[in-house]
Amino acid sequence: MSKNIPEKVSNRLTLYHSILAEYMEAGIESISSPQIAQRLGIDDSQVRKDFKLLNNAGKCRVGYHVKELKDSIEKTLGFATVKDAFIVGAGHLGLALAKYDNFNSYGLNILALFDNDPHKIDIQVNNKQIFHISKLPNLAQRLNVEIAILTVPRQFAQQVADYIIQSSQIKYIWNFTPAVLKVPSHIKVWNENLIASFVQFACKDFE
Amino acid sequence: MSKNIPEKVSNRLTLYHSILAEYMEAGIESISSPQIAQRLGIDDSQVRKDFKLLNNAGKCRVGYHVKELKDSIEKTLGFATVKDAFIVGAGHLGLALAKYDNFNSYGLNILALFDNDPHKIDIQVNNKQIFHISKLPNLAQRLNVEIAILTVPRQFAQQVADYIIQSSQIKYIWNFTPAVLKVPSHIKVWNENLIASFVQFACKDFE
DNA sequence: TTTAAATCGTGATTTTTTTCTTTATTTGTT
DNA sequence: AACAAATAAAGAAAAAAATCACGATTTAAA
Repeated sequence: MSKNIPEKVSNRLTLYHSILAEYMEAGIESISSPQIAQRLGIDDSQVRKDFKLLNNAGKCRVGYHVKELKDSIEKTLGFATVKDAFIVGAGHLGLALAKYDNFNSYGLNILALFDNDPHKIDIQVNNKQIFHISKLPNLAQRLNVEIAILTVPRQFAQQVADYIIQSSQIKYIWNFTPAVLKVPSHIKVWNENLIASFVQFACKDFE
Repeated sequence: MSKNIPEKVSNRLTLYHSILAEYMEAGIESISSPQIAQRLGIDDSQVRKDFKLLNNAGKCRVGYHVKELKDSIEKTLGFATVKDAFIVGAGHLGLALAKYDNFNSYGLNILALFDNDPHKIDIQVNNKQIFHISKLPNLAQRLNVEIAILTVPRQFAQQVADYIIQSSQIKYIWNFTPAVLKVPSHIKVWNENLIASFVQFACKDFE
């Protein structure tokens, strides 16, 4: 399963995965830890330690087998387990995510979008329909969806979160709004904090 | 300055900041470390340690002064220092970011967008104009812009990065594409890896 | 005034993460 | 066949981060 992988490691694993996908496309069969390390600006023993977590052995003087490693990462991170989700908020960000086909290859399957703007209802985005938010509880139940991706404007974030929590079986909220949501303890929230991200970027690299 | 703040700490600081902004709006003047800790599901001594880094003293039995703390975080994270940026790629994600007014209060000022689609040229988004990508080098120089926010489709990411690096003075790339960019060492890249983020969410909380 | 509860501050401890060092293996070259 | 170079593996050491624990302080209530 995908347990016991620390956050930092899984973050690096996705970066390795991206590089491996590139090597695959280029038809290269082996890759060494220093190659990867250099590309990401990290220590090569770090890379090997991470691979060891995957129980993936390399070969001295040659490196690791690209395809094996890639498969191994996909298995460890659970890319094969499909998780269905709804996007709540069909603004630009919601639409961008709905069109982001990559999600599918990583196990995230977006089924539909929700909004309260009557003009947006029934529009199709990348084969996914936009419904009125009031349809969410029913649809979540019928389709057994537990993940909501919240992309509404900040000022409505708490209110919408409250609504979907109390009226449906949503258990996981991937929060793209800058609001820090107040939720009961059985609801898991993951904050995709773009501000935090930028600040880290800024703090880390500017002087 | 914003130096010496570890990534994890600055990430938490932005979350504290969000909560503090909420308290300010509600007219509440004090906040305690257990209150914040509970909201974020972390340890309260962690919160106090972070505040100590800001040289911000609290008061026993009362807590911290909301406004002071908020100002202190803003100062530490450099929200007052305006950093100009261009968005490269005027798709949904680029437009979403262009409309994300919050950036401004955190010191990120988006001046314009760039794309190669003739249909998009000269459109105004949130008072920012979309230019043809070929105009970027000249404008970057004239406006002294060093940050590019890359929101083009994955397959063009490297090519566009190469172009802006060799033809302009862009030094920092905030990379929203899933590609791991190959760049010279004087260019700093920050990967906003939504896949990684989702995987962390998924690994952390599902079982 | 005393007591109890809440909270800060901080040093100690533990855990986690990263880096360093050494050894062993493989491959290509002389 | 011997040697050199590249690389993995694994343990040791160091650094960083999180948690624990407890004394000190403040406030409110008894």
